[in-house]
Amino acid sequence: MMHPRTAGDILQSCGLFRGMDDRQRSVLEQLSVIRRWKAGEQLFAQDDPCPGLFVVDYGLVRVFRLGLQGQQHVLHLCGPNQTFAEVAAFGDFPVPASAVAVQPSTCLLIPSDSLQKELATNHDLCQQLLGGMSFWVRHFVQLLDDIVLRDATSRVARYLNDLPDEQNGQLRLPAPKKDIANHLNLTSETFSRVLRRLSDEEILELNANGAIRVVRRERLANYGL
Amino acid sequence: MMHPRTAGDILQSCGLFRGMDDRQRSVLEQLSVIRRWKAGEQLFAQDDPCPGLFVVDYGLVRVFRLGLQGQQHVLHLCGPNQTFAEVAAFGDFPVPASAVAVQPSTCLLIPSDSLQKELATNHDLCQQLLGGMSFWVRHFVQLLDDIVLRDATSRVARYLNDLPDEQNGQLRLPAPKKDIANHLNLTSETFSRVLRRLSDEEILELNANGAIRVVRRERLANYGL
DNA sequence: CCATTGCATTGATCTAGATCAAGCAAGTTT
DNA sequence: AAACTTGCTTGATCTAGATCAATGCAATGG
Repeated sequence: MMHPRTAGDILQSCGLFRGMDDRQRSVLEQLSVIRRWKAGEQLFAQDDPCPGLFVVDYGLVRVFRLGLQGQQHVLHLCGPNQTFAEVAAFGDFPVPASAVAVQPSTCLLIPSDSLQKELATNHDLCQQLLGGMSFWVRHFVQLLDDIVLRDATSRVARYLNDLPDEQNGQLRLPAPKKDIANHLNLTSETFSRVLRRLSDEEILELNANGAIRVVRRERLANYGL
Repeated sequence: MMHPRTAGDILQSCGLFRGMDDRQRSVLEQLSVIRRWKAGEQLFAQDDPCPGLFVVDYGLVRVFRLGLQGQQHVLHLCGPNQTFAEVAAFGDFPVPASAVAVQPSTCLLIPSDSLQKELATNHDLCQQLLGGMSFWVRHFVQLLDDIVLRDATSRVARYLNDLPDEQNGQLRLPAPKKDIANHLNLTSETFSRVLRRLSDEEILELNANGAIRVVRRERLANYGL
């Protein structure tokens, strides 16, 4: 797996920094470093001081909370061009979650102190990050009421429906099923059964190798109302 | 109920604006208006354009999401000096929740457009709001893993433990039990039973008129580990 | 190459908490 | 004051989804 992208490329393709002009971005580029992790490696642990703002170049990172008896809850599965840990990075408090690479991954990292120093004077950056924050608030409100107000099937239906489809309804799950299940607050057993049910109802088609095709998009969309 | 507080007083006692200097605050003061609602009145409905940033002067506001079949989930119960709707206000998108006054309430309101205009040039304000955002992200992460990783009793224990006590363990629930129960994703029946159980275990004392006293603070704290 | 380890599927059972159903105590309305 | 309403409690029952258990199937590695 090559890494054809420069720090500038990565920043540009990331929603959080898209709006900034080239000069602004090059400032951030100076501050940033590229880092790599093997599958299973930990990027940081819950309550660590925050290393900085991460942008995924390629790979997949699982961000999760630890419960009282060591259970996990996956807050977010971060793929290419997504950011995480920005809240703790500029707020200068410990990261509220742990992060582990699910696949071999490369991230661009803007260290907390650099970011904060820049933030103190850079109004544009400040406004950009404000937008980034609002994304996370919305993400969590969404996740929260998915879990609180919907049943298992409807949650899965919504999740699948929001997934970008490759071509004529072909879906690629961005992460192992167990992680997706956990993200939706389901066991992998229940997730499996729900997929099966949706397949029985001929809304999905479960193919070999685990590929999924959406056969009846509108019924899927209605399930998630 | 008199209203002895000026807009300036309200802003000053609100965590979100505490850090600003007087001159900064007076700018916001100019932009703001005071509004009143009777018990049961609606401040705004989910998906309305956002009226602005609200700061509660006195009273209590229930902020909630509506589910598919009309169920509600209480995202937040806002008492004096708390803010809400700021995310949508500066981001200029529809409010993601509804708000209804539980008690007769007064709020200071900074209209969305004024706030945005100010935000475009006012770096201090921008940084303050960034901090405010991070509060909400943390609030929801907290709420989320309470609901996902803890059982009913542990959730209630934590909630009670985080409540400020008036004197020697005397607690005042800030809202009707049914609303608190719903906030914690419980039915009021279950909430009632949990309180009863904590009382049987002599961690709490349930007195007449619904007053609660914490008898064994450390056991309560441990319940929420 | 076979052993190991982790993911996924399916079935059988269990349980926390929801739902359904009464009853009670304040308040409000008439 | 009688008739309603609304909140809270308590008991009896039900159920969605968890847990436990068995099996198959890759992928990894010595």
